[in-house]
Amino acid sequence: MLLQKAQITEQQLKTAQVQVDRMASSLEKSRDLSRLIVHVDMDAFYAAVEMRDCPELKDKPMAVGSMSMLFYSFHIFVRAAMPGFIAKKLCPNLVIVPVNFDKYRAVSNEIREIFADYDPHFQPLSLDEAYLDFTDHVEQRQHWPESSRTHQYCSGRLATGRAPSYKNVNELTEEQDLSPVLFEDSLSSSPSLPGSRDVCDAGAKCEVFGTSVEEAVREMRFRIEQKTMLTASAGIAPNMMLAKVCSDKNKPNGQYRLPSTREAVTDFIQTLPVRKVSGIGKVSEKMLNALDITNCSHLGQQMALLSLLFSETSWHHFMGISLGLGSTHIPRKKKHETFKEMNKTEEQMSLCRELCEELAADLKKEDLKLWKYLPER
DNA sequence: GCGGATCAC
DNA sequence: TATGGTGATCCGC
Repeated sequence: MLLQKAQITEQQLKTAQVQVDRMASSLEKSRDLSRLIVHVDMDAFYAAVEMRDCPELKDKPMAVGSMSMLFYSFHIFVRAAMPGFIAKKLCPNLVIVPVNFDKYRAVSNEIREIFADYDPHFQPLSLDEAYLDFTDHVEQRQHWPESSRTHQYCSGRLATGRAPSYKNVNELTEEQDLSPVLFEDSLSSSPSLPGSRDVCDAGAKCEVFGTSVEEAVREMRFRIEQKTMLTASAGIAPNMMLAKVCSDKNKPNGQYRLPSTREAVTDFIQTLPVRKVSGIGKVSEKMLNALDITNCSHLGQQMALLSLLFSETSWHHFMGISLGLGSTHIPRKKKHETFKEMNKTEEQMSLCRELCEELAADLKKEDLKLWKYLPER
């Protein structure tokens, strides 16, 4: 690529620059700042779940995974995607907790129920993160009475139940009795806001949330923490690309809002390292670094060059990033995904498929794959 | 259309 | 002892 670069003439660069500028201004016209996109991400999900269910782990260096592969770790020398046996050499005291996907899935279903209250069409990316469109919720929320924005501290959880032991962590429905203070400021996010009340509903402690997006997102994170005893971080921005970057900004247990103005977006992009953008991985980063591009302002400055060196889809992608553009509407879930979220088991789903295939055969329309549409019927 | 590379979790 | 499993997209052939 550097050889190719050396052969590019001034003239080529100039004509490329004209094309790039024309494209940039046409993209600029299509910029949509009207949406409120939120990216939510649970903090160190697997490790946090295991620590919640086994508080003795809290004081020990721990990781989740196996001797072959670690998924999450809090340890300073030990990182996710590191083989466990190497981690053990670096940190002999490391406790490696085996993964328990069924449990993470169960917790995931709990948080998704909350997501659905803010955006029924939210898009899960994995068990612990999702994109939500808060635009409609925030608009409706303006007319909501305070009572609809009031949520209780789930103190009952702390008072009842018995101490979990390491052996019963598989019993998902069991009440836990220990508070999971995984992060210093975990439970002190906002003890008494102006207007918040100490009591409601038979003396239970409550918190009242405002009508802004920030307050709505804070409320959602509060509800997640009360329901699961786990914390989440969130990013609020006018599109998905930016929201994802923002959710990382105040992690753990925090949120960051990028205001919906062109100026705020372009300022934000200037100092953003290219590697932070979803879709730019190890290899792309290296290639860009070789062209002296490390952050997104360089990306914009070198766009003419990039348009000559990379494929069309690649440099169009870079172009979008350098202007702070991204998807402003979250793709609707496919019908069969909605069905899965209704907690249907695989057996139930395959039974439905069979039934549909029979039906389709009857109709002589086998190729329609009707099972996809079954949830509605 | 398919396999390899890249990327994400 | 030992370095994952899966799905998506893009690209070149």
